[in-house]
Amino acid sequence: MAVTIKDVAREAGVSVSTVSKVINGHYSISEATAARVRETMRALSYYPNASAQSFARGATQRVVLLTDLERNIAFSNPHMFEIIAGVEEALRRRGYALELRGTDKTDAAGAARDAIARRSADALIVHVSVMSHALSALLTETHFPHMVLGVPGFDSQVCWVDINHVYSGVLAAEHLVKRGYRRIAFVGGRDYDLSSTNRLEGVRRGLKDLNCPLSENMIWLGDSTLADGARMTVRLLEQSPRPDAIVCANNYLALGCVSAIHAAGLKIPGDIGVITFDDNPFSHMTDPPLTAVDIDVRDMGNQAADFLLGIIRHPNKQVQTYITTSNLIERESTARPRRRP
Amino acid sequence: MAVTIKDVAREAGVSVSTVSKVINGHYSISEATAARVRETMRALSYYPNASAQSFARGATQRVVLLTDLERNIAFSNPHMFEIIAGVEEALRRRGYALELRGTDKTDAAGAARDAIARRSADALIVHVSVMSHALSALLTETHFPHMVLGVPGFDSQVCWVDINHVYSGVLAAEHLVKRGYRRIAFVGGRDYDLSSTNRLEGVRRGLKDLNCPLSENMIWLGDSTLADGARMTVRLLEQSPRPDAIVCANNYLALGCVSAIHAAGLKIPGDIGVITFDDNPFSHMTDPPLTAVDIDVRDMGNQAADFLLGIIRHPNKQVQTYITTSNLIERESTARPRRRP
DNA sequence: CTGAAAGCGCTAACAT
DNA sequence: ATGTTAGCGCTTTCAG
Repeated sequence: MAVTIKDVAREAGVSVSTVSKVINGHYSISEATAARVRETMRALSYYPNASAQSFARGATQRVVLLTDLERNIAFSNPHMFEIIAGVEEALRRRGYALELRGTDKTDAAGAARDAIARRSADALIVHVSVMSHALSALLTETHFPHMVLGVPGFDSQVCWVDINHVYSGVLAAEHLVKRGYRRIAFVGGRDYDLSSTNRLEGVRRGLKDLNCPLSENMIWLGDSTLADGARMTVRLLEQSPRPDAIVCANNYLALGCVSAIHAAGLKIPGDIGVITFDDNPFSHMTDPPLTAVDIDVRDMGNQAADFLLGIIRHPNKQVQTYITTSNLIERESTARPRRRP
Repeated sequence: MAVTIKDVAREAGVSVSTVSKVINGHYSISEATAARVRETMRALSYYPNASAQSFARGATQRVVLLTDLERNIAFSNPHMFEIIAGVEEALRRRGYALELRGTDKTDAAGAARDAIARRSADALIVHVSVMSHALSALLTETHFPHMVLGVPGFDSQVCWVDINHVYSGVLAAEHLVKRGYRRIAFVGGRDYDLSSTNRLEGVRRGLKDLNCPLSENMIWLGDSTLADGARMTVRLLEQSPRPDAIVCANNYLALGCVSAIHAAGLKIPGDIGVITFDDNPFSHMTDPPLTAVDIDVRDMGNQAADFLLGIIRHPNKQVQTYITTSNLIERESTARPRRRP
């Protein structure tokens, strides 16, 4: 058998409760005995049994994260994993562990109910991709500590964190105008792609506030693929006057956009500026490297975890919240405005 | 307080051990009482306390996965997360949970020792990125059930699974030759990029076996970026005779390669064929879509988990193993061989 | 500041 | 086929 708290107690000549208090840093133990006990623990290579601690404490020091882990998800949505990595990082820093649990939208509520009822975690993190009315109801009714990653697409009382894509769009607009671009165009995803839609909304709003409104014929929406990005860019370049800058809703579109511009024999940023969102996966690999409004998703994960730990400690503080941490990474693709005619 | 096994026992008019046996599907319980107990559990909304079960059983039904979760890892290495998703999937199917724990190479051995000593998991999965001699020694000395994802870069007795990149290279070579390509070139990553190096080795071997050896001046290595992919392709196209097919070690290189071919005014696959590895993230988004030797990393995760569960059950069966599941996804980029002169 | 002792909820020998 | 019961290793009152 492994060495237990009893062995340590006997060896150190104290009671098990004293050892326990030393383990948990209880104030009432004198430094002298604490030191002796610690020494004994080291000498015996004692490590508290995690299951026994969870059981006795009635707390697991663990949070379960529910999300869609369907095939190819890591390639289609690396964002989500970067958030998860951020969550894990912040959790670990405070002594909590992260359990990853894949589910689909229909099973998520059941999985959550199970985790709550069985007390397999002290809190739940739910990715919007598996959020449902049933799950929302469960979380609010049980008052179980939770955090939803992304805003639920429906009315709900759950706690959530999200990225302010609209604000990111504003940042992009402001940057372009500041650099002297005036005839700005937008190449985006379909209207069900909320990040694209919100980014467009932000660009629109930002430009309007700077008295440089985005004209509707400068907006093209399509699939988020290289091919569609190129196709839409070709259309834009045919217009006259031609746009002097293009905002691409994501990296895929941006890549198609850049290649179409090159194919047309135009120079970036001399003839036309290009800006995109997310500094991944290849905004920095193109020629020239692209200016990007970066979304710090890792930070979003950190924040989500920190909020959650706060809720665990103060269960009444159920806050609904919204965070944003986009910031501009300026590169060559918007470095020089075209000279005005 | 929540409802416990005692409540169920009392309500169903049986002993707690009977309820326990029903929970665990013990054979000795008659179907009649089992049904009655199950009914009572449902009526009382009883769910066994997970911590208590872990504690009493002395098993957690959980495995800890140790890996590097540094910033931007999800973007730079989506592969790893796809494997993790595969691991989780297989684990969950057998009633096991996955705990994700980030660490760096120097801390990994400590984290592992901690998990083992505290019994916070029944097994350990370690990603090669954090593998060290110390960790290797720990795993072999403790005989703790484990599985390393990827082959350790040094001599070691640990269990590991990996992808057969060499075989993938052979597949690529065979496909190209079958399609009539003869002057085959390779565009790869630096020599420390093991997947690229192994793929090259496979291509070399495959071509040799088909009496169509890869000539050394047809091999270019560089950074795995669009820019370097394009640069190396330009060099290849300058050679005479020009290659009639190019094998790209990864998607980034392939994308640069494709754009360089287009820029040179050549047609794919008419003038030159292109094949790459991994069907992600954009081999299918290019024009034309690329033939790819796909590495089923999700499946690798599945296998790793299944092996591990086998080891948990039969701790003496410590097998070292190697798996491969690459298969060809044929698309337009290798559809038509250039006519021989 | 330290110790005694009562659980935490469940499992698994063992007895019947 | 079912019940009795002794733990599992730790935390946490409560006494002293």
